[in-house]
Amino acid sequence: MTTAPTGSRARTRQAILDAAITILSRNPAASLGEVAAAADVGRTTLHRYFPERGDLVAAMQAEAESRLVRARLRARIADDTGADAVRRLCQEYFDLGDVLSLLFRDQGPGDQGPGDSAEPAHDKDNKDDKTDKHGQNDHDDENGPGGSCDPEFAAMVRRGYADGSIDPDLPPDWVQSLIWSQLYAGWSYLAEPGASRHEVLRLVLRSVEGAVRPLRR
Amino acid sequence: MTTAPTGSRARTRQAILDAAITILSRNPAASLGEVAAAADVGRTTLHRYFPERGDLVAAMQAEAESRLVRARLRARIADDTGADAVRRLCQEYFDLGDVLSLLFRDQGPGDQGPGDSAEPAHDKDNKDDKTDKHGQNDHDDENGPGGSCDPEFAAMVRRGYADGSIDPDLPPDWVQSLIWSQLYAGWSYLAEPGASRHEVLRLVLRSVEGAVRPLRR
DNA sequence: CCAGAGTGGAACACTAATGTTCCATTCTGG
DNA sequence: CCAGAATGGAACATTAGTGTTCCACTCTGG
Repeated sequence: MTTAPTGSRARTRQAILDAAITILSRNPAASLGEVAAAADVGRTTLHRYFPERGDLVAAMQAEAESRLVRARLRARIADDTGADAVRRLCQEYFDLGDVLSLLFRDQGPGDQGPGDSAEPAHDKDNKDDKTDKHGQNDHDDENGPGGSCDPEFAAMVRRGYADGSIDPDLPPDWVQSLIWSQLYAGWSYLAEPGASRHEVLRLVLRSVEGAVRPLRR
Repeated sequence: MTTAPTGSRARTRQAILDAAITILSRNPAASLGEVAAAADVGRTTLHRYFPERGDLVAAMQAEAESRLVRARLRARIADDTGADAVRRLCQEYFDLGDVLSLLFRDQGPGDQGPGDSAEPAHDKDNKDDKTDKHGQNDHDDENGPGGSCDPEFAAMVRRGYADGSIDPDLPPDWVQSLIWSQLYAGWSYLAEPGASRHEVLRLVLRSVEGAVRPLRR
């Protein structure tokens, strides 16, 4: 099996995944036809790689998670002062682009309804099923915006408490919420005026730094 | 016309609107049946007040806009130092609750697709219509998270520049983005851990204040 | 060249939501 | 009490998206 143009499959799959991130992060309810069009493949081909919409969404989240983890590794959050590490983390996360809003949406304040996020959701059986919450939030270690943050992140923040670069009044998971919301703000700010990517990044870093450091130094 | 239980209509309408804000702010793709159920009215009745989904959405946004404006008036953003005014504004906005995420979603970074936001959108005519943008962004003065902010808000920020309570490096519309994203973060933070409403508000105010004030005072 | 993987288009049945109509019931003011 | 407003339920046609099947076409490696 897969004896011939074997690299082609991976390439097509990736193209679909990239398109899905671009399209579905902006509008989670977009049709598969739109995604296929954006990926420049036929809808048939999309279904060949991801039989159901849920498969595509799952693969997308896995991809996002993967990029997120890589970005975090690049940020070396175990080095330097807490605030320095936070700064590097923001820089790396900022470059995630669409993945940002994708992860951001995946757990807003809402219950997101019975479906899994905001899709038309032809789900077939979880309709009157009062016992939903079918483990939709059983991530492994939680790097995303919501939920409680993971140990390494918390360690970074506590390091900041100790070295005086982060206000001890701010709990680690609040710092995490804060970072994500600032990034999201930056990303959305980027869309409107003529602000350059660099300028916006500067504003984000500036604001996060200010929000996080102790009030009177 | 409307000679009899005339106040009843307004009450029902408001109940539907409130339910719509609660439901659709958490999940913009929720069905009208869910909204009707939440409002404790029949779907028929809902359609009687808002013939098409778009009518409901429009009315919802108008209601949100109205609450937003009232909150802003209560904040008296023309008084005291810039930072004080910002603080009051955040407090008032924080109490908007679901309206917050509603307004927040209404203009994320995305193009939101051809439909108007994230609904299944049985729209019937704006499909291949390249000349859409049927004035969906022709708000009057822009108080919401996106876009450029209005004069009064800008004046408040500039007052902050002058009195030294706001960093002149931060443009007014960035300050606005910042406020909104912090509020959103707070609201979503509220959903997860056992944090109390008051505690979260304190964190939000603390973070906004820190993010906005000049780096070294 | 040529077998087979990979693809795209068309057609199909199916589902869920929407929007509409009709009618029976309940509430309310005079 | 009673006329009319207001409502809710049921049934209906319509629409958009989904998932599937089938077939013709195009590459590519051996």
